[in-house]
Amino acid sequence: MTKRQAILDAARDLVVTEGLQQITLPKLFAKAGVGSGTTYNLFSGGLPEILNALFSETQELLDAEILALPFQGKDIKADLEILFDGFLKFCLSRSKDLAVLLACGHAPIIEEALRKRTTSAVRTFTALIAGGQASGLFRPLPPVPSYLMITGSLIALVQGHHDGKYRLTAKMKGQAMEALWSFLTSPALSSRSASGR
Amino acid sequence: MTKRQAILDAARDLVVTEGLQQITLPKLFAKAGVGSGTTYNLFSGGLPEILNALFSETQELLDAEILALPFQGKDIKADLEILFDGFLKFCLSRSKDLAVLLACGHAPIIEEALRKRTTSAVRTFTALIAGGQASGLFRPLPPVPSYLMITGSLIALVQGHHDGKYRLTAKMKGQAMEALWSFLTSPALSSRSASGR
Amino acid sequence: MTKRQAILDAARDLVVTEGLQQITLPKLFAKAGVGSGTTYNLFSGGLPEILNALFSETQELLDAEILALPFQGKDIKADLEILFDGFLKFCLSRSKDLAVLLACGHAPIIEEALRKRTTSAVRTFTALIAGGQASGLFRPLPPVPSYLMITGSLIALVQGHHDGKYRLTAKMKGQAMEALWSFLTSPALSSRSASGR
Amino acid sequence: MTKRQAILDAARDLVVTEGLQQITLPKLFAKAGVGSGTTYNLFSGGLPEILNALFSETQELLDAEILALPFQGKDIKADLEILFDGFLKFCLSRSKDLAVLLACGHAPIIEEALRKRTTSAVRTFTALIAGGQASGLFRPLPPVPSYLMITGSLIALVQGHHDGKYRLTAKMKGQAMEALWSFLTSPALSSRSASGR
DNA sequence: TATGAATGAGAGTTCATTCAT
DNA sequence: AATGAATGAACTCTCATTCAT
Repeated sequence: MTKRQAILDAARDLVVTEGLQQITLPKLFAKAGVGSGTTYNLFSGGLPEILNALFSETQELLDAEILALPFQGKDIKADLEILFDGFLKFCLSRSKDLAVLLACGHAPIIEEALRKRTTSAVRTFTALIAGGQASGLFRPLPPVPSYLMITGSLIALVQGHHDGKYRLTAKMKGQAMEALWSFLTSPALSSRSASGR
Repeated sequence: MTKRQAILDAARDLVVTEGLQQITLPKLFAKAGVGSGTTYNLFSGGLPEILNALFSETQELLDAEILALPFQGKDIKADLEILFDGFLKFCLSRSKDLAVLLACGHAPIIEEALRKRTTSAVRTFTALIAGGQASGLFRPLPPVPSYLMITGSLIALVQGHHDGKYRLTAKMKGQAMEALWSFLTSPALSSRSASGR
Repeated sequence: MTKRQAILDAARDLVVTEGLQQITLPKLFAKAGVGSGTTYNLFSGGLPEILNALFSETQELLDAEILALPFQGKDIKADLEILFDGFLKFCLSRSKDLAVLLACGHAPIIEEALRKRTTSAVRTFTALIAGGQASGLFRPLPPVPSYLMITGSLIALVQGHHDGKYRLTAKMKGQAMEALWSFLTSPALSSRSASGR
Repeated sequence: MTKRQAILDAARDLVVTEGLQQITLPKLFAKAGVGSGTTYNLFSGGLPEILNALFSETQELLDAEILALPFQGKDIKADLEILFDGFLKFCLSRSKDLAVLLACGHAPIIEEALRKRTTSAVRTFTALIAGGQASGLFRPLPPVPSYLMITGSLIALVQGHHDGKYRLTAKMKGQAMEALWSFLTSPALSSRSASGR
């Protein structure tokens, strides 16, 4: 493993175990097994650069996972379920990475451009929603708030699971998916869709 | 204004403007117009105690606002709309307080017992949801994940607004409310309710 | 008890329990049950003035005890034994006061004039020794080093007792007195005196 | 010279010039010509660790000097004179080190185990005294109080000199040695020994 | 007279950062 | 490329001291 990766891994662990606030370079050096000088050779910007690199890398990880999902492009509901499922899978299997995304997502130490950039994952989400609206299937709540509310609720769902408030079972996941589908679809069609299944 | 309040106000401002990470006592003294020693007379635990007090105070503010809402206790949908509306009003009108709740809600500097305590606001939310399920009106997604997803999506909605991604209009609010209602209600009834309006 | 005395008593206790270095005014206020303002009303010079007053008071205590001893003025040996005995009694019965004298005796916080002043106790000691030398009974080691060595050894004797290195019994005291008598008397006479008993 | 030694030297100077109480790290940094961080790299325990190290080092210095004395092992009086002489020489030539030993010997900042440990110097002293008693030459005052009284008086002798109360001449030294010899020897033998010279 | 809230100077300590090795 | 000893700025915290009550 490269020193660079050792540093990023240590940073990720520290974000998870100690929180963004408590990270200091000495802790990082110790955890990464790397000298302080080396760190500055690799990340001349110090801690901010390290955390930005970590955040960016993690964003890309999520992006890659969302892009790799086997969307069909025909049935919106099926595609949405694939997306929700993929997103949940990422959140559940890569809890450290999720913690990084959440901790850094509103932290001033991360450059705003990075925090607010429109990733492929975001595009995928909003495109699907926009598609649903274009076909008249979805209620006309604009795509961006729609996307934010959906992901906000999914993340909250996972956090409750991670916080030990409940176990996120397959059944609960199914119910949540259905609820979100109802959230998205326009009322009239929603009943049709429900009856049509 | 008491010194104590001046310190908490300054802390709130700093959480908003600089973020939890960047708060230091010197900044706090300067902003509060208070000597360093005074801070320790009032908050012997230093910064952690100040932030815990701020968080607790803010929790209670939200609590009071939710408790003061004019629930009817008859029509669940009406009560939920009162609740959603009250929650959104708090989030929008007291954006600093919301920022405090969000920033501190997952920060290790805040005692876990405080962060995870079940406030009246939480109880109100979950009681309403549980009531809807008991009457068979709501889908059987358990109250806790249900509550978390709802509030997660509402907060995300407000954050999008604060981040300047869109303007949260009354119309958008109405649409979001409808969507969340659909999220909650069981599919068959949902269509009935919708048609009944 | 007056506030002034409460402060001095607390200071004495702190010298004993914490050592001169660790005394701070907050500790003193707490132990004396006195407000900080009161302390400055009584001792405008702060801690130094308090400690100087304590040291001076303690010196005077020893002085009074030494002055009150029932010297006969005839038999030097008898008088010396009274003196040694009185000094040891003071050291043993008033261990806190002894601790104060020892701790402050070389501390720069005590004014040099006070630390080095010639007290009645000193005068009594040196006068006795000078008398012994004048009569040819004592060896010609000058009175001041003689006095310092004698008291140095007596204090060391008591400290060993207080430190738990041994129990200072009456017998040990008698042996030490005899040894110090031999220390003082000129060799030839010493043997005579010993045989003359 | 190493940074570590520079710090210890500065600490020694400060003990002498300002007294144990007045030492602060800023003074130490300035005098040692060392950055504040360096101090904590070398002595992570801060001032207490520095002073403990200084005290320990100084104890060892005295120990080494006492151990190096050319004892014959035959004539107790000769050996004692070598010891007294060596001890006085140390006290006089290394007055800073003596000041450190005296200042730290009863200071709570120094770990008790260190202050009270039985050094080679102590063992040498008590062994000589015990030897004298075993041969019946010395009076039966136990070795520990005997040792404490002897060293107590020697230190007092030197302190009087350092305090400017008198000049410790060779003659005075000789007289003090004789007096201490009388202090130690049992009365009958003392006269013999004295006449036998 | 007695108080203790308020103060800011200054102590101890940690940190990000540099640079000779 | 990798290191960690050295640094001093900046932080947390405590203290002596004041002064309105």
